[in-house]
Amino acid sequence: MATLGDLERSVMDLLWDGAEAQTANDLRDKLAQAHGNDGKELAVTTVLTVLARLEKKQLVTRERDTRPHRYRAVTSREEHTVELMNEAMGNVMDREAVLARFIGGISPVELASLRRILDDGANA
Amino acid sequence: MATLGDLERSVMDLLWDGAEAQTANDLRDKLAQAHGNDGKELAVTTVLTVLARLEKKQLVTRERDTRPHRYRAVTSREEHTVELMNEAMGNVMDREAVLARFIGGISPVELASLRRILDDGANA
DNA sequence: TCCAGGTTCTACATGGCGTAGAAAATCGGG
DNA sequence: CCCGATTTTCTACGCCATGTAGAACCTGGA
Repeated sequence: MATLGDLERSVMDLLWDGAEAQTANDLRDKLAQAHGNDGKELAVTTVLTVLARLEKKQLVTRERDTRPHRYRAVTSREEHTVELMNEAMGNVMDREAVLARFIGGISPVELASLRRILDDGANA
Repeated sequence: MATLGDLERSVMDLLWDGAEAQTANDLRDKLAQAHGNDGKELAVTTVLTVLARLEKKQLVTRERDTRPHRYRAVTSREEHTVELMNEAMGNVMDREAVLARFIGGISPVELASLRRILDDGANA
């Protein structure tokens, strides 16, 4: 459902990493300074368009009462990631097999985390 | 990297569920019969185009020496799913938090599987 | 040699995304 | 209350992925 383009992704990253609620101008400035962009400024309308689209995708909300509208991500980056993962698993019959392979591919450190999480869940 | 359209997805499903290697005609027939399609036949060239695109995406290979080329999926559906999941996790800092949430969302049955898988790994 | 089936080429419509100007709405100061 | 400045909305265009398929090309057998 939620496939993000490059710019959309960048905006989401800023919303996830930055302050709780940010204006389009804030975001435009940060986009200009961000990594590969060598300071190229986008038009504010561009950012606003992207934000509108993200809102339509229900990834972003805005406060409409304050004058420069303030935008924020609806879910955390982690939550969103989990949604993507579940979406990926969606139409698979053998979920167990997927889990097995998935686990087989993660690092020992994460494996340890996983065990801990599972154990905590058992005790709770 | 690998976003699939509806038809591409359907073709992959047939390759994953059906015989090891299938021809474009096989696939066209099966697509016609599949679920919602109410028997609407696609042109074979359509299927061939899709297969060519899937090949370019390295999701499909074909035997070029046999006359009706025979197509097959490069990876299993499970493997592909895992790749998608890892791709989703890719740019996340706090992978552990993602894992925690992910686990929090799966069914008790799958949780049990997960424990078993982890334990087996420990013993191996 | 010629055909039928198979493959490749080329093409077009649709829709998402990056991008932004033009126009409309609104806010703060005079 | 009016105006310029700021902000938001509308509209638009180019590009690329995808669904769709005809036209042209190729090849083995009759």
